[in-house]
Amino acid sequence: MSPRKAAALRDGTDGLSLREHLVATAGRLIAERGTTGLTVRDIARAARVADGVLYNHFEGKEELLALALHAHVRSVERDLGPLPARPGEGTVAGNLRACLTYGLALHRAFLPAFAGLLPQPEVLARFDALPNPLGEGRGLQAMLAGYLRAERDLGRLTPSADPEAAATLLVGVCHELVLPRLLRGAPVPADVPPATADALIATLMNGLAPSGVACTS
Amino acid sequence: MSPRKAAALRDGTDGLSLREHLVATAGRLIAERGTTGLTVRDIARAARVADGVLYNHFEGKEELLALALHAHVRSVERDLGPLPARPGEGTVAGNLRACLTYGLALHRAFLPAFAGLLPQPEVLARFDALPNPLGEGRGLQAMLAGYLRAERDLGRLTPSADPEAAATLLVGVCHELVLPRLLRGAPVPADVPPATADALIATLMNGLAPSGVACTS
DNA sequence: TGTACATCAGTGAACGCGCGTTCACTGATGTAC
DNA sequence: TGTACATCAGTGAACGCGCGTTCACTGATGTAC
Repeated sequence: MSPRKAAALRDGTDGLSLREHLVATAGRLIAERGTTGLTVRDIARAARVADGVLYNHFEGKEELLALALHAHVRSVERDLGPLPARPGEGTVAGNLRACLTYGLALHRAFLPAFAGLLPQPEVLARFDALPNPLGEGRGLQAMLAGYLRAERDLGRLTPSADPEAAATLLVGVCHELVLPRLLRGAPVPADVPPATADALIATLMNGLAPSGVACTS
Repeated sequence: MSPRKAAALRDGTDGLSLREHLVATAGRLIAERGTTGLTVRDIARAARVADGVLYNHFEGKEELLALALHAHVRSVERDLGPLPARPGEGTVAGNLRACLTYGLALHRAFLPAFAGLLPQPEVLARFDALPNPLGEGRGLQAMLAGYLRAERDLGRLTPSADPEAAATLLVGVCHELVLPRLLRGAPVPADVPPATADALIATLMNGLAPSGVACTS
């Protein structure tokens, strides 16, 4: 008893089940154009499959989107590779620059996907319930904090350095470089302009206080 | 020749024209619940006015929303007052803490309004075309940079301090404190936890580099 | 081996709903006589 | 002063569209005989 097969799966889409095929296609669409205005018909057409078949494999649009978002996040992570900073290697400033580029790429890919789902909190809740692939920002923050803590323990940062705070500042910059442009419909550059990156990292490394004057509170 | 008057304006709404009344009401709704899922019927009902009357005063929903967003931004600014930092007064660290609280309040009020409009870029474009009340972030960044530049010129910051970069870091933190919670449906706290604020400002003031080691690039 | 039938995932037209928008109608006000 | 009329902003039922979802039907495959 193996009944009718979807036209899309007859040719070439190797061993993927229709369910996997739909998640993969929806994930690709999210990567290409974000989630705003993404309809089930768009997904069905892109997957070359009938509109209704979705409901044989998912509770509805929200489950499919949550899974597709998950797939998108994992795919972006896979393409970018691990955080490009190894404690004790290179210079800390150089590593942080690489992290800035990395974080920008991450947010550039994630924000259009997540922001478009604000009107459907159900999708975001379902996404949160899935095994956390990186955690949308929080995960990056934790990774950065871990790296910075290791550098501090190696003595390459001042003993009073706060890895959590510094990581929050770095992740925040990534948001700030992406979100305003997204809201303005402006293109988001693929990387931070070198001069801007230099200034940000130098500020983070050297601080604002006049030399010799450490500030508390 | 002064024809029929809207029921809502007959009692008490002082001298407001219906146009102003609609903008004010829509602005209030945006403040109360953001822009996601905000319909023209919601606005008409809140303004105690017929659904269709909107089209006598505006090109359509998008013009009304752009003006309401503008009103919302101005209203938030009015309530918060000017940037709570005067060059040369108090301590720089204390002033920056106040700016952090200020920026968080700003983003807490703005992000739900702006993010919900991502599916309608036309509204955001119309908003951008209006006389800039603060500029959604960019404006705050410029204000902070101005303040920091003044402090540097007074000698209260190191001469090599980069006001633009530091301002970007501060604004970024505000994004980072608001956006992830918004995406998770979690409540956004009214202020930064004191310990977190201390750590962020200390990091910004003192930097991460081991004492005596200034970093470039 | 060949033929009739049962199964059930896939199909896509159709449904129902909510939205932005339209437009024939209402009725309070100013004007003419 | 009183009455009939013209004006036009306000009214809200109705329209049209796009969406998520449903469901009667299709047809390729496995099974029975």
